[in-house]
Amino acid sequence: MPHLLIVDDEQDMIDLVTMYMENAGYTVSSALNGEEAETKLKEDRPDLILLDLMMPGRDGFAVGESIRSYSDVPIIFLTARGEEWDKVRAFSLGGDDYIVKPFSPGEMTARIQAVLRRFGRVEEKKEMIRYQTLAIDVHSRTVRVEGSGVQLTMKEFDLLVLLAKKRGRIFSREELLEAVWGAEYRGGTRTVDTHIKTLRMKLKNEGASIETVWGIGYKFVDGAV
Amino acid sequence: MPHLLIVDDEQDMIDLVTMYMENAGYTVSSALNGEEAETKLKEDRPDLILLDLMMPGRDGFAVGESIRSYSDVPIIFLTARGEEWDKVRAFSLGGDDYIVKPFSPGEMTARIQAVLRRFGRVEEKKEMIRYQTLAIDVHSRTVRVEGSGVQLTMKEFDLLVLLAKKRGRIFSREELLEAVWGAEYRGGTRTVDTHIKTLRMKLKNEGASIETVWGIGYKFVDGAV
DNA sequence: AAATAAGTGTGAAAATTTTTCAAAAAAACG
DNA sequence: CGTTTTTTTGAAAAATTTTCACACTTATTT
Repeated sequence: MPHLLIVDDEQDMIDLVTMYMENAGYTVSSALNGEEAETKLKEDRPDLILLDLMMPGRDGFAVGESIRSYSDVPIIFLTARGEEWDKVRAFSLGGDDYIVKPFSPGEMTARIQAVLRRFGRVEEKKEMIRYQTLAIDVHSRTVRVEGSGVQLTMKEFDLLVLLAKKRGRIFSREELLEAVWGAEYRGGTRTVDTHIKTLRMKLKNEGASIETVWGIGYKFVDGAV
Repeated sequence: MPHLLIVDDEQDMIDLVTMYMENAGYTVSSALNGEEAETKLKEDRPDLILLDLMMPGRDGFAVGESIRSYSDVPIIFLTARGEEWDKVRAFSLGGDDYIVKPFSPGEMTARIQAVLRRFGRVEEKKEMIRYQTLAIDVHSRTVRVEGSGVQLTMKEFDLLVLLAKKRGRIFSREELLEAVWGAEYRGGTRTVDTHIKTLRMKLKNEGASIETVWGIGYKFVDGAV
């Protein structure tokens, strides 16, 4: 899970952003000024820095320049509209980013994720598969449809993930059996049908996303809807 | 190959963008207003939506919000400079994008590619066969005519692919039977005729592309003629 | 040019195949 | 053991494929 360092001279802002970010699943350090920021950078080795531009003493831009001289940790500047716009923009060309206050939690996490991805620092914290109201968390093996959790058995879950991961691809029953049940399975292919049936039923409206390809097998519908 | 949905109240703009995009190798549906857009979204399952911001009735932003409530299809807003800038920006944080009119074909295709890549919609090696408004995805076994999906049975699909892959080549009924039905088929050749009939019907206007070669068999018209 | 023969289009029904569904049996798990 | 999950099974339902009869078109022969 990525770790963030928040640098701002206002404790209130730090608290707010910390709350936002911990809620989004990040761990957070903070610093009230440039010196403390550089110390924490060395100690906590954050994956990304959120750096306020307007600070007494060395301003955010100076701190950023200093950090850049020895570290390539990505920086997102927090700035009020109209503040030192050009300098931030110039800096951001290096691959960093900036967020204009006031900002929403959603905006902030989106920007952070984008920057982390760009910097290759995000070791996919969650492997999620989404389609309409269907959300599959591959690692925790949980599924939600229309916001509410759905209880799937192991075979059902594996089947769903296999199909949903490769939308549009058609799987024959034999392929599904080999992938989910294993090569040494020796039973009828009708077993697949039964599991598809229960899956469709449990997925309620989204069950229609699993389509029968007549004479061939099954597929999870392609397309963005 | 990705499929696009263009939403704009001006037919001229739709025609222009359609020409651009078909030239770039995309297939295109269009809608003149929000309602039509959402219908087409469900029917044609585009990979990306190009959505004009300035429309009478529900404006593009409202349409986008509505779509976002149930679909995560990427949206690119088309906007004139100065129009509702902030709203578009806010929306774009979700991973969508916007293009400011007037735009060049190059800019538009670049943006589309970027968004599709970001959304992981840039498919791996899709084998597509195209002819006029007919688009065949060989692997997912889906067919579109004039932008809307067409449901084919297995034999119909195999027949179509065989013919369309070798445009201009004439296949006898015996050849078609052997290739699609298999060598061990023992039935009348009139079966082919029946399937050709349903194919032509399902392909609507493009059905005329399958021509009868009197006394010999069938062929898919050659584009060069 | 008319008559004839052969080939093709079409709609409906029959035959066939495949899938779905529900319920029971078997297996796995604690 | 009792419970949950998985598999098997057979009949119903759905979809596809094939056949067939007749109308129509094209080519050939008279």
